[in-house]
Amino acid sequence: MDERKLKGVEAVLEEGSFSAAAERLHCTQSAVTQMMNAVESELGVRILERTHRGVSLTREGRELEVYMQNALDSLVFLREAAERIAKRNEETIRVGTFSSIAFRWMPVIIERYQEVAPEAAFDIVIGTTSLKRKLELGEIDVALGDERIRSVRWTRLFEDPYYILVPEKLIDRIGTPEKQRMMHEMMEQRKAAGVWTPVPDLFVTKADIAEVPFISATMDDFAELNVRDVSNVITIASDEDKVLMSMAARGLGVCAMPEFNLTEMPADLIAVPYRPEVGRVIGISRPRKSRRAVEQFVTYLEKYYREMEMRQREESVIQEES
Amino acid sequence: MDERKLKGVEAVLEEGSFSAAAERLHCTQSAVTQMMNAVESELGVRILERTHRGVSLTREGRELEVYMQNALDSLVFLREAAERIAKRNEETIRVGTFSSIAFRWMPVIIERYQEVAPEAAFDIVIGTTSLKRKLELGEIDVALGDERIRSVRWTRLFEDPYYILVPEKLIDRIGTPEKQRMMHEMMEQRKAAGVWTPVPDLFVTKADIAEVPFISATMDDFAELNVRDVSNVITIASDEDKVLMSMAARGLGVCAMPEFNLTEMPADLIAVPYRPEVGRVIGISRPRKSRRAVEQFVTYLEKYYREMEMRQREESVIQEES
DNA sequence: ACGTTTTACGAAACTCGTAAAGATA
DNA sequence: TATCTTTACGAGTTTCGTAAAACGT
Repeated sequence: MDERKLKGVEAVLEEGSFSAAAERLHCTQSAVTQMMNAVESELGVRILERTHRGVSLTREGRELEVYMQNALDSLVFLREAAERIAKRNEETIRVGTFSSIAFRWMPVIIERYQEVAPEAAFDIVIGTTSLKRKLELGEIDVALGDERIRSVRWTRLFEDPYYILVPEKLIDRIGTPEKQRMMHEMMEQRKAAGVWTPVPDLFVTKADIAEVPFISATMDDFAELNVRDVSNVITIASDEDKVLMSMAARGLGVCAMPEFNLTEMPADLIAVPYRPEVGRVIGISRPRKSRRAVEQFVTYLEKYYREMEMRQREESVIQEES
Repeated sequence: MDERKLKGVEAVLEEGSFSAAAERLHCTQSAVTQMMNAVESELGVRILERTHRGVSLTREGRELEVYMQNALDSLVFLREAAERIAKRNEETIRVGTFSSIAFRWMPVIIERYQEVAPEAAFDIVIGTTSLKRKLELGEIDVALGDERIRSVRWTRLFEDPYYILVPEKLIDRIGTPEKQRMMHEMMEQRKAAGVWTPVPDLFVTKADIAEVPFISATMDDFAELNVRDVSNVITIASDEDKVLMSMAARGLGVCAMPEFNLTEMPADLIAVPYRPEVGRVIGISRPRKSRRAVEQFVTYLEKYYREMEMRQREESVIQEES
């Protein structure tokens, strides 16, 4: 006995005839006859009294009516609950990303995206190198991070330039006296205003920081590519950049950090751009084929960052002109 | 979603594996796999987490578990209720019979039969000539009455001899003075003792009652066959023999009544055997094929009345010998 | 290698539409 | 006759068993 048959009985009783029920059920009247015969055969009881002027319940049918109604209701409840869950799953985007992105970026992204797609829900999975495998196993819908997690389909979002984080104690051991002056000035400003404003023409190079210890996290691709040959490297077994920052703030050394991660930089550190400019590329990896909700989310992010980059370019043009 | 599938899910969860569930469900493990796939496909949600060491519910499965349990329960309730009703119907014997038999005989029969088959239930349908049609339409299982309702299969039970019911007022206009004396004597006894005991050698013939009015019901086969040519017939449009008896008791005439119907005869009437002996044959009509319960009932009645007739025959032999 | 699940495939059963037949006012 | 239900039949679908393959320890 399934929902279809019970709905059939319900339709027959409410319409009062097989032909009217057939119309309601969008099938032939013959199918209704056969369905009702099947129901009675399955129950082993004749429940319908067929007359020329309509169909009514037999005594046995009346006795079973409440049981049939209950069964129909519970089957509908089950189906509707499953539909809700399926819809929810359909609209839940499982995002795999680094912990820093998860904490600093995802809340903003989700808040913004809710305005566009209010029904969207997110599952955030934290990971580093495991994300690529999870993506391929279908455990997450998209991976959000740098090129290390690049997989089948890659959508570039923006480039995140690296900065060197310098504690006050080490300023005088970095770069030229002119640079040291500008860094001290920047540090004064930071301590006074709490904010951190970039200074034009201030940057550091590999040579500038060669004399101070470099604090590097394991799996840090900036260190891999840019300072692997410096002598004085302190390697910290942590992916958590706050750990690196507090190490640097204590004056143990300098560290590199993408601009993106600077929002919670301690007040006793300044961030100086690194030259030649190098940045990690932030983008989205996803399988060749994704659900509608996932595609929509990726498209939104792509558009959002394209527009942001254009705004920044316009601003820099204006700055250069002034 | 039907009971089979929900039972399958239940078995899988309780056994913790597809193969163990297959064993419990008496089917192949392949069938279980396919059934579970069908369930998940129908729900649109993956509810089972299959691992090498067993099967468990996914988060979605846990959310749906209570709905599935409810649906399964309500389907089981429906099926069991239907089974109870089917069994009850299977053991309900629909007996069609005359009102007099229904009131006088059926209660005794049912009471006796319950001792043999306690599960037996009866539906009594009152009718006269309509019983034959009802039997042929399957509305009743057996018809119990005289030969007028004889149909496909007829089982004779016993012969019910006719008596002539005589009120005190008319005794002196019936038969010979000797018979009149015996009738007066019988009437005294009846008035005194309340009971009515037969008197040997007392009977009446057609000629004996020719001088008094004969009260006949419509459809009365005794009247049809035996006194249709007497001049003074009062026809009463009633099948209810109590009506006839009270008419006779008031002295309007005599009437004929099968012995079987005499149990509630008014105290101011006596019943005198009619000669030549004539009686209606009481038996059972039923279709060529009946349910087990019906056959059992008919067999019981047949046996019961065969034994009763044998007892009566033995008694009459003893009486003759004494 | 072993135990478990999945897949391919074919036979049997089920479902339903078409069309004809039955039944009833 | 007109309307409603039942029945016969055939095409499409579902179900399930056999057997082989895939998968994880």
